[in-house]
Amino acid sequence: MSTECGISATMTPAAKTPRTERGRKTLRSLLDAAASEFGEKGFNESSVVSITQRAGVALGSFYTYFDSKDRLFQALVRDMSAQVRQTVGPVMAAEANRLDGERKGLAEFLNFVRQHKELYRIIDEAEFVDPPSYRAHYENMVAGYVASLKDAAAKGQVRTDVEEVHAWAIVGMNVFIGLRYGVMGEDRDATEVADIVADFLKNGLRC
Amino acid sequence: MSTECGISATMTPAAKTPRTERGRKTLRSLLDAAASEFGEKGFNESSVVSITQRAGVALGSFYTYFDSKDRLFQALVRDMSAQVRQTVGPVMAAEANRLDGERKGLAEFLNFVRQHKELYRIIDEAEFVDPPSYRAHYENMVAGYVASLKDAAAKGQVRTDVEEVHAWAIVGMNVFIGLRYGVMGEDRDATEVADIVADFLKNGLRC
DNA sequence: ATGAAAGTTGAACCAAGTTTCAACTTGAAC
DNA sequence: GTTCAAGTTGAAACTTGGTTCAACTTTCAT
Repeated sequence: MSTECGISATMTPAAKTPRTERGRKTLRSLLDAAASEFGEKGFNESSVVSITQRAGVALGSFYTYFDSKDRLFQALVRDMSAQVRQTVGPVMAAEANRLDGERKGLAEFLNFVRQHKELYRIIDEAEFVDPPSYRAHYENMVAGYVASLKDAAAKGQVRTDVEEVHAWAIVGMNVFIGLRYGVMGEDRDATEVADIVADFLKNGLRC
Repeated sequence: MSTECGISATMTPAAKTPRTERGRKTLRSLLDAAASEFGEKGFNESSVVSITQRAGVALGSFYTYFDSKDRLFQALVRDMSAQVRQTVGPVMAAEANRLDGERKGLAEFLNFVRQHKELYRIIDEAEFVDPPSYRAHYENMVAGYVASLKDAAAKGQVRTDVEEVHAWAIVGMNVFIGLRYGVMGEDRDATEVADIVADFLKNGLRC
């Protein structure tokens, strides 16, 4: 799997690659403007005209880089999905203990979300605009969890019967914690929240 | 709080109440057709024309009952949100032990989702089409959890430090379990999944 | 029966926004 | 300093689909 950063690095380019520096700048402006616009208004309410205006670029230029509004959205989803993985992944992996990794990872994720409030709206809306990318986003995440949990189980750090069901549960947990304490409000300290969740994850509800 | 079943029972009617039996039938057809259409295609791709066709009703009749496509969607979200609560709530409440309630409730929820695949797309899209209803849907759910968890804590059934953070985590867990094992695929037995999750919820990841 | 209120109908109107295109710039290679 | 590919421009063509409306039908209380 390609884990490159840049704009393309995916099977179907979605965006036409620019050949010069000037072109690269324009494409970047377009993507940034799109992230804000889609994040604020959602897909329908966002217009190509408005996006090009934000980007300070002529309407026609848009079609130099994207075949359609849909394709732009697609490019954006893949971009953000990769960004999350690249930000949180390393932080988690740095811890020797899986449970510590979870705690540190969630704290990092919360901070990321707070700096990128548009993330949720864009990923969520992909369910309609680009279903394959939507599924892929979560399935990739879950696959990663299953692997690392099995690994931790082998090391005796967590229960031995962990499986896919647990992974989906944990991902759901993190997503909703991010929604509430990242997007909806920042009324709680990120590390404090991460501590509570990590403890809950370890010990469950039992008294 | 009004917990009536019917079509209205909410502050802003969203749908104009019909005065005759004939009218009630038409409104019902419209709502059912809309649920399928929105569930299959999402809000943008759905058209009022197509919905009225499914419902076997003339285009103009639509505007007898709804002021706009948005209002129809709003009515639908509230309708489905209430349906979930009325289906799962009683099942959970029937159990004496909170953890058993959780297990039974999740199983029931999974079955509901399997019979109403459109639920997720409609609720999720409310984030864009009708944000207040979206927030309300989850905040109501969480508020319910906080109350019943505190209650269970008082009875010594769960840890005493439960709070909002735990409630959001649990709701997220359930939502994602429903997404994967209700909507995406039915490749696992609903009760089996509910058992695994309930056990996880009780004991956490610890060995 | 009869008249008024409720409900139905679909062609036509209209706004919004996506996409196309042919003329125009830019900048770097030779 | 010429050339040419890459990039830019925005007016206009084109689509789509939500909403309106005035004529028509059904229902039901009196």
